[in-house]
Amino acid sequence: MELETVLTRGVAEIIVERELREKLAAGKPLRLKQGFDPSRSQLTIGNAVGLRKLRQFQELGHQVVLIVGDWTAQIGDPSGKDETRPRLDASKVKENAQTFMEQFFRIVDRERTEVRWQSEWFGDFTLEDAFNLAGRFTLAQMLAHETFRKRYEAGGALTMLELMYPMLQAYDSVAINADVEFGGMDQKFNILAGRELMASLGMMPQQIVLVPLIPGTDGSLKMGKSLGNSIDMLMPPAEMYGKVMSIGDAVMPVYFETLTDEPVDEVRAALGNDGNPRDLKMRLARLIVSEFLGPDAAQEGEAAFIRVFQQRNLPMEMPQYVLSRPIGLIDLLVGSGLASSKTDARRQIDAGAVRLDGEKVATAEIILAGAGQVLQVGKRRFVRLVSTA
RNA sequence: GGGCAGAUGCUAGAGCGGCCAAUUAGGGCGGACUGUAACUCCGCUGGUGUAAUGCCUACGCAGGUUCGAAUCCUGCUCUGCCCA
Repeated sequence: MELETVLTRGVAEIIVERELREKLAAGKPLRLKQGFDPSRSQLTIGNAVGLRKLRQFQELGHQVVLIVGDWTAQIGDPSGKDETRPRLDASKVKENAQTFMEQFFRIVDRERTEVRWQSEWFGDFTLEDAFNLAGRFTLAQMLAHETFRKRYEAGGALTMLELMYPMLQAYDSVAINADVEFGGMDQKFNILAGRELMASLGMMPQQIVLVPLIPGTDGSLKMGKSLGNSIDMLMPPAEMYGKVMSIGDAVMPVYFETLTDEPVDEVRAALGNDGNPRDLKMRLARLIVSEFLGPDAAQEGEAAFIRVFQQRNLPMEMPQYVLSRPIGLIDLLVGSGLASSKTDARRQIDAGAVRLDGEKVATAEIILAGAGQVLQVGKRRFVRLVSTA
């Protein structure tokens, strides 16, 4: 991909663009910093926007330095609504990091990535070191951060610890001597803190590449795991395909721009034509599933989608639930996970959401023995009943 | 250290002795419509169940007053504001 495209497509903001261009023009491989918080390990395709950008820079010959934020994870990123979290134990952090990297390296080139843990430098940080760090920031600087300021002005709790978050993240850049830090727009403040700290220490301040936050499946501004509107990077093909199909038409261009290499002009033109936006969305779904799960998965996902939602047939594959003896419908719904409680199961039945072999169930008073019947809640949750006998 | 205010369900936020499992909005789930889109409309949204104006649990925590408390009192914890 051309440098010009790399610097513009799917990029929200570059700070400072002129300086970054100069660094790139110098021809030396740059150290591209990307941090992650091991308190979460499931990545969404929203996270992938930044990862794809990293890969594009790698293709231009640069080196990624991945920071495992095992110290900042204990604070919780104030950019979201997160509150201070309990310390994660070391084994959990390790496990999360492993899961994270498994996904990370689906996109980013492992050969051009160096993995560093914060504990390498914070592990033997002294109080004096902490003073030296904290002394380089002012309260006014911290209150410039919108989430800090809003909480402060609204009279909410804001601990000194939370103010440490940007400082630690900033120090990471010093520790690894970063040339460029990557992140989503919500990371702007934290990453800028890195620039300020580096300058304050007489280092060349890092450049910043910010990628846009893509909207969630509900059309809201931000896709987030905790917002329940995310498409996860690791997901069964049919589910991922279906999730992409459920996004609003209006957000399609953003998805095309940030998650595919399709010419954006062409996409916009196609949207403007009379053609069915659904077909364009199917193309998007194919590309996205293919990117994360491979071309075969994309085919599989599309086939399942057509079968279940366009032809209204049963899915080819569905979870099985084994019945060892006849069981009442209510218990079955709960046992198979289709309902969260017996009360919930009754509600679903009352709402007309429960179907057995396609027939709407009108009463809870049914005993099932399970000979290949299909139980369904809503449009998309199916379970095939199987008996042991 | 002193004074004042506050802590309610996923979130925001009403309620201020019985009519409260708790108004409303958002979110979530479901239904109708559809392109599993958006918009719109409707229902549900603690658990259990001899299904009944039943029982249990819940309004920061622990006690108390009362026939009866999310609502009143006391102590504690946490948070904010003001004074030092």
